[in-house]
Amino acid sequence: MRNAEFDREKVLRSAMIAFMDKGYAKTSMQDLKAATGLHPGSIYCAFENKRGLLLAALGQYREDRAQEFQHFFSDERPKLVQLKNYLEHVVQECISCQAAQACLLIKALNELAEQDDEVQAILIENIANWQTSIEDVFSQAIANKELTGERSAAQLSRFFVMGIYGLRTYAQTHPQADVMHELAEQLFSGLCQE
Amino acid sequence: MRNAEFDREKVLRSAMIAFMDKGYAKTSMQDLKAATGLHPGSIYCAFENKRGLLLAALGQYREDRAQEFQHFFSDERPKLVQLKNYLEHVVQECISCQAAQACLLIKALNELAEQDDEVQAILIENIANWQTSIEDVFSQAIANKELTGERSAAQLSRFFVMGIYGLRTYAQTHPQADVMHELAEQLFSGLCQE
DNA sequence: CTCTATCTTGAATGTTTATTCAAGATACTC
DNA sequence: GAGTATCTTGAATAAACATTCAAGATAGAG
Repeated sequence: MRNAEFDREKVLRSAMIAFMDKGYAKTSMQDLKAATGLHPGSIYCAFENKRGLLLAALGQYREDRAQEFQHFFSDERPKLVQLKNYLEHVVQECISCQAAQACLLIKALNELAEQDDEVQAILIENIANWQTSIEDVFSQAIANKELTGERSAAQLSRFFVMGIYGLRTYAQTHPQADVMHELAEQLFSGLCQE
Repeated sequence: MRNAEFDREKVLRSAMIAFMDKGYAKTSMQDLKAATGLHPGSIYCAFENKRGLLLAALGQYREDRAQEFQHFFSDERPKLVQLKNYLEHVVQECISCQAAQACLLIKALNELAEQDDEVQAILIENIANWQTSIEDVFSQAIANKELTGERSAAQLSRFFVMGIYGLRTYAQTHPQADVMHELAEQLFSGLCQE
């Protein structure tokens, strides 16, 4: 007979940012209270516990990223152009190190792998889905003759994903715009020109 | 009138592994006691506190890695061969996911950046030194005409380092030997053939 | 062999943390 | 407008944690 007052999406996005900022372990319930505006009791009522909040935040992250992906690959431009723009977008995200310069999936995987099998499985599945989406784009690029098909879509997508991991980590040590753009171009030309 | 009983290097290597396994925050003093064989009091006496133990372990890590680097680049073979072997070595390390499949520097950077400026500065300096060492190797490769010099040694080393970051992270999601080797080759050919 | 400086031990300490819960507040129903 | 089901609040709880310290152990000096 009474509805919850908080906006679930906003809460989850705040939690996401908090977790990306400090990592899971170091983000205390006080931090989460400050970030989300929810008191401990509400968090436990809505998400069971801290781990549940992480899981819910991961779900929101997945949705947000899926929507972002759609935005980059739903128009009619050549697939290689879309991929290049997508890579540029990742670089931009890395450079503008506003809070979450890292990908929550990778950050969480780094921290929680070997500690929480269920979370790890979810993370790996999310990442695998992402890679499959990219593989689909490469398949279309090959079908459109934008690429020779000498390398399979699966191969190309693996390399692309690996490159993004590399870029993201590199940005943590040298977040210089020119260097990052150069690396992204080098990476992209490695996909096309051979 | 009495010498310490423990072997400092062994203790630091055990601590390294413990920190790589669980991360800094989640590695409790109990874990460190179990890993190093040292009782809390001894740890505090020798290293001041948990953070001091991390710093000491980072120092040991730096030395160990420097020695490893020397091992790969001190013979008389072509520099490109040495680089390729070095990359292969990284891949092997990733595949045999014995405890420390990650680089302590990157793992710590991921966890502690924005939380401990001093540790972050040390990590970034260590990483920068490593990259400079690789840049030197590329400089020699160019001097030896093994590479065209179309791309500068600095550029090449940045790309190489980024690639290693990418490989390491990729291994956390798909630690399959064939995929990893393929990625490493793709990466290496991107350095030479253009 | 004795003495003493130093190291080792692990239980005690105080802090931080996730979690709980009972009291209070609020919106919907009849 | 009264009643009630649900949500919110934040102080209380209990566990986990880093850190301390006094007592015990040990090796070298004399």
